[in-house]
Amino acid sequence: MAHAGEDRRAPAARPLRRDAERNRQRILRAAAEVFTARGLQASLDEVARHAGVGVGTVYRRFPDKESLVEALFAERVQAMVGLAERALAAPDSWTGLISFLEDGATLLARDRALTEIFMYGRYGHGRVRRARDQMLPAVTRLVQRAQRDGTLRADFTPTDVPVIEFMLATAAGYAGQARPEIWRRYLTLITDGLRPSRDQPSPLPCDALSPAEIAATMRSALQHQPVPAWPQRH
Amino acid sequence: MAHAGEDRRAPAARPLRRDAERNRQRILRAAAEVFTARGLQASLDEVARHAGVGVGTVYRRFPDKESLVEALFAERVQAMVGLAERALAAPDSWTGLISFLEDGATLLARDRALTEIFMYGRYGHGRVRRARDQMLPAVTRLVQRAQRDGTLRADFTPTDVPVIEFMLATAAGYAGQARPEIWRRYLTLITDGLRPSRDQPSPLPCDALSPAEIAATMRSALQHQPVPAWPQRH
Amino acid sequence: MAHAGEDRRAPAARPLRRDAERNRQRILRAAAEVFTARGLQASLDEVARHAGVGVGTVYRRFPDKESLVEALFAERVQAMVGLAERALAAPDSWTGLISFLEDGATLLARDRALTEIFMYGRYGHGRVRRARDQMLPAVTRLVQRAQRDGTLRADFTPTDVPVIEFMLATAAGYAGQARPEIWRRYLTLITDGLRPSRDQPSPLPCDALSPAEIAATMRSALQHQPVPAWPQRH
Amino acid sequence: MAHAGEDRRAPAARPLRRDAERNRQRILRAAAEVFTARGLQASLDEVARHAGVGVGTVYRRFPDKESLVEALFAERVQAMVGLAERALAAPDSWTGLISFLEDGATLLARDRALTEIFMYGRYGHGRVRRARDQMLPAVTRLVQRAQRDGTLRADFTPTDVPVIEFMLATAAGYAGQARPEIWRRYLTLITDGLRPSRDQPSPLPCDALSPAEIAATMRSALQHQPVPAWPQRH
DNA sequence: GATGAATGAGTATTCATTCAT
DNA sequence: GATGAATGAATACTCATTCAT
Repeated sequence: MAHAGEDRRAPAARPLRRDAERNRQRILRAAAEVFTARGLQASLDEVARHAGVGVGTVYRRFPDKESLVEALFAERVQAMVGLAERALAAPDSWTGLISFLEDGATLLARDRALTEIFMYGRYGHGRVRRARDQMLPAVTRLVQRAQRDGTLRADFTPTDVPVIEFMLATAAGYAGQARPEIWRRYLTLITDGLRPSRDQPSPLPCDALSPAEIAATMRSALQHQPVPAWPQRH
Repeated sequence: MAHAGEDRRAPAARPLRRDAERNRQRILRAAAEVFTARGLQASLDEVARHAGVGVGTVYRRFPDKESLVEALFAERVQAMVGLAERALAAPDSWTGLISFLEDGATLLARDRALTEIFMYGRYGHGRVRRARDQMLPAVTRLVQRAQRDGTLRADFTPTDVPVIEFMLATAAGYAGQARPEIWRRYLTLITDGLRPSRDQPSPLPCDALSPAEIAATMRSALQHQPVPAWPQRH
Repeated sequence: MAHAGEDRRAPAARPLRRDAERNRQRILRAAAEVFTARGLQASLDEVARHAGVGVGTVYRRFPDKESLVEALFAERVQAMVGLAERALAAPDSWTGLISFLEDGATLLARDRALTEIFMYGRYGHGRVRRARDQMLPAVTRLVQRAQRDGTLRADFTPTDVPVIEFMLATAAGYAGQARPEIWRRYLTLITDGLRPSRDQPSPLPCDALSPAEIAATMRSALQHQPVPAWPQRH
Repeated sequence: MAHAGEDRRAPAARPLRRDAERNRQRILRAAAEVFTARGLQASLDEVARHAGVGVGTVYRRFPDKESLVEALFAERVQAMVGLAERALAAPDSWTGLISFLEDGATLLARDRALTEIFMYGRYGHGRVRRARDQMLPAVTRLVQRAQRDGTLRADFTPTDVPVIEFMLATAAGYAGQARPEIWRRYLTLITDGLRPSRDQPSPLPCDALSPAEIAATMRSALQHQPVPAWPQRH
């Protein structure tokens, strides 16, 4: 489960000394607060100060900013995976799916950094991708169950789920602190479109992203590709 | 239409010399490409290099980064206002609204910078705001007309329109270059939820943003609020 | 004695690590040399190069140029305050005053930066001002003592003292390295005019600056007042 | 009288076309105002704007900023030379000298740029030096006449005159706009020390600058000598 | 001749990252 | 292990100077 180079625990997966683990948690908590409030451009110095440790300690736990951000985000995607798994246990398949969307959006809302990661992908190749890879199977089961039950339109696709989550996060981010729960309004709008029982649901005009496309998309967002140069007409 | 202080043409509105105008366009085109590809954190040095001019030239035309971004963005928001106005001319009120959503999303999709401006508003306080201020009235007419005609659910609100646009842009941005059209899928989902004719439409769980809240949100995005300090438990 | 925000040592006043303190001194010494030789427009890059450290190190110790200049200058103004206080201990009141003028001019002479700060005050709003505020009272006691003793003409005013110091610094700066002690010549000329015993001393034609005027002067030096526009006669 | 390279009139000393000459005056007047108000760091763009011409025109008349500053200053030194010559015509030799000091200080006072030139000499090698060279002979006659008449102490030296002028300018510059005439106070103090009739005038402790030293001083102020490097002990 | 557009080296400042203590 | 000092490349912006129109 551990992957080399992500954080310093990796190579041997040896458990950290108690105080080291405490610091690690402290840093993650501080980073969550700082990045959430300020976005990802917050400096690691600020994170360290907020955590009450030196920058050096941050770098001891996380080889670079990327890794810290990843660890943070991976935990949340993990949390979402957990939500999806728990949603499978819901007695009603439709309710299970919807409450997963709700709970996921609740996690994303108010989290500026999370949205930045998803939308502008300067971070997030490593554990994030793998965490998400764990999520898709769970979501797939959730979706298939609902479709089997006939509570969800047939052309809905598991990869639609993360996209919808991000869209809701966008709404929440846009409304900001003032109205953090605004996304519920749009979730309702969307779920009203998800029922198969609706009269004449419009056919969806294009295929959902395939899991491979989601992976490819994330990868490409990270390359700092030079903007293709222009023919110089000087 | 021209507003003082936004770009150097403003005060006299005297037309630029031919070569200057050519370079201005070149810079604008380069900025569009660079910001679209890299987001607004791209440096003006990179814009200048891409345009094949010196940084000084960029600064001659646009007194600061903000102004350049504004000039770029203002044109596009203007374009969106234009779309809303044209949509009012559509014979069918429902079609008018939907095609505005489509056309707007088409403009936003693939344009990372545009979305950044709208969502995090680090830039865009002059012409951009004024342009946006023109948009809401137009959208309002569009929405009211559809509601008068009974083609749109009554609890939909004009401010929902920009939020939905950004959500679609998010979807597009997430799918990236691979599937720029993907947002159409989610627009369909949403519009299916907008019809009043639907059987038992779910009540929307909270009020839409008021115009004042949108304005406040934009303003607050700019404050560099200190992250509240933690009790240090060293 | 330490004032928050002036240099990074301030908040906790915790002593710097040995190497840091060494570098801090190195930077201060380099800054003194560079500013003295080149004036305050010298860049911090040059200071850093001269000190043999990276610019970042300079900025770690002093949050901005102002603070570095302040730290440098504050020490010297402090030194002058000390001189004034020591001069009060001189047995003869006249000698006390004169030797303060001498010692002060000795400090100012050859120090282009010091003079710039005093005269154009682009820097120096924190400790510098406070240090200067300490100087005037000390000088006042010096002047009043001499006047009580009848060794100083009665219409001389404490604020005349700094003005005279700057005049002497001007003379020194003008003569430059070639004749750094030239100011002594003009000090003699001036002090010959200060004795009350002189036959028919000319009445001084206008009042000295009030302390408030000195403060106002410094403040106004900072405003970037627009040059009033001209009637264009094209 | 014209010296190559100083301004574009030089090589042939051919009189400028009428409009060119008008522009030249306009620029000089604008430069005087701008530099006086803002100091020498004012940009030539601002000067041009204030004069109502393009920067190119400024550069056509004056090959670089230095030359413009020089031209400006040279005119004033010229004006001072004129004053010295006129002072020679005064019936009383003492009054002649003093009123020259007064009139000179009046010219210098309120002129931040002039003071900057003198004190920090980033400009002023060319015509300025020559103009001053014209001044010293005139001043010398003024001083010698007063000493011959016994109205001036014998150890006073012609080169003391410009130094005193700059000292007075310093006082004026320090007091700023608030009290432009403050220098009169210090002139009185100094002139009270200049009378030979005074009881026991103190001997002046060092020789005045020689004309050669003044010249050397100015020259050296202009070299951008690197601050001598330090032994690096890294 | 006049204009103002273009240039690019220079300035203050920030921040991810490395390394001596 | 923890700390925080040091580094330098990067970024927004300015301005003296040159040159095309």
